Amino acid sequence: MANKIKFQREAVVHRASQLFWQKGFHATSTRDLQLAINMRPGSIYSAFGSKEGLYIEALKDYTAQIKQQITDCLATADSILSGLQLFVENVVIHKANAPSAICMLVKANSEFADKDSSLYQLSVELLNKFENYLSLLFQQAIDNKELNNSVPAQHYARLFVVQFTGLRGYFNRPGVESLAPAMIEQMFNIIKSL
Amino acid sequence: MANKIKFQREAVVHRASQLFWQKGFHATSTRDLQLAINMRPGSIYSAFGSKEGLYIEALKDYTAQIKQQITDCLATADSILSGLQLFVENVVIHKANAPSAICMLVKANSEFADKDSSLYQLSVELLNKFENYLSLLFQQAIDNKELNNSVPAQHYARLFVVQFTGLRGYFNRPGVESLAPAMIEQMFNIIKSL
DNA sequence: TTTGATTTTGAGCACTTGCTCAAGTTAAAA
DNA sequence: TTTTAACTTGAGCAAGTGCTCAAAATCAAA
Repeated sequence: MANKIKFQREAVVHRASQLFWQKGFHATSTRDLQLAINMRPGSIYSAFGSKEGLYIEALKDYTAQIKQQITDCLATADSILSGLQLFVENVVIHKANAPSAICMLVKANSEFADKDSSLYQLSVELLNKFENYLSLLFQQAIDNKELNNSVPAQHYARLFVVQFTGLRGYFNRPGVESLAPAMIEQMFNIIKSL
Repeated sequence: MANKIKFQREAVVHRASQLFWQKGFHATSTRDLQLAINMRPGSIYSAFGSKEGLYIEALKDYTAQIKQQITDCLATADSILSGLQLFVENVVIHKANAPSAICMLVKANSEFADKDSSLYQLSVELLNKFENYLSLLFQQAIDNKELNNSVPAQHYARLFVVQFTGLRGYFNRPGVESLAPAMIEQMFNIIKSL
């Protein structure tokens, strides 16, 4: 052994994640990153290999954060559906200090045009995992009789993802903030009436 | 007078639009553009001023194309709603040779993080115009008794935009193509049951 | 046929990009 | 205290970026 690593990997990945989320992969330069995470090129490249390597960790970190956020909401609420609604409200309404109104996974999936690129494929993989995780939650909601079982949990999860993505995209514009509560209410009414 | 302009402005803007739509603004280099539109830098910059200037024309051209596509669908169909559904089917299902599954306006709106940038503001302006155009169509649908008038046309337009954006985002992944018809059907059932 | 305003060309500039690597710094182990 | 493997630093490289401009090409009018 010899010298110890000085930077806190988790904190660094998180700060990189915030910047990538805000600006996207292509519009974020390595100079921007150096400034944001306070590391010199040599350290960055020895720790992460490449800009892409750092982005991969950042995107995975983002996904883990979202899941944690949902878990927290579910712990607060007294049903799966009200927990999910709390989560959507948190994300869509109280997004003031988030780097972007739009989900970083969705941004990634839309930014990487080349379907053979590993970053596009990673975005797909993480989106699918997220949808599968939602399916588990909706299965619980069905089991709890919060939702009727005429439709498989997977369908609920798909509908949730579509609505959620659409909503977040819609609120990435100025002047529509006041519509959010009613539109979220509508989103959950649609889910419940499936 | 003297020499005439040799390139066809409309065709050039269209080809630029396809490339920008596919790769996004930041990931499209001026060299890529030169190749795609077969013009030398001097001609491009004398005609469009800057990469941004060309992008602005490309995005406006894209918007005009979409409206034309809707108009065509409406002419084919025997109701506003079936025309809109035909349009959504065309866009979501038969997207094989489109540069991206995702609407270029939505991509633009998500790519430009700086809310002061003129490209972000242009994306917002065009999205709002598109929604207003849809409101007119939904007002006609209400007048035709295709939809009940318990809800203003604007609400239908908003719901349409959210669903449409969500759906297109969802189908920007491999392996879900077969779900499209049922999910589009579902989208219009949701709208009709509002 | 000549003229001359206009368009097209492409070499190349100033700057930014992702990234490297030799030199310097650090701290656990000997 | 000395050694030494590991980490950090930052000047700077090669390639790519958006863009300019002097020269060449073009073609309607004289």
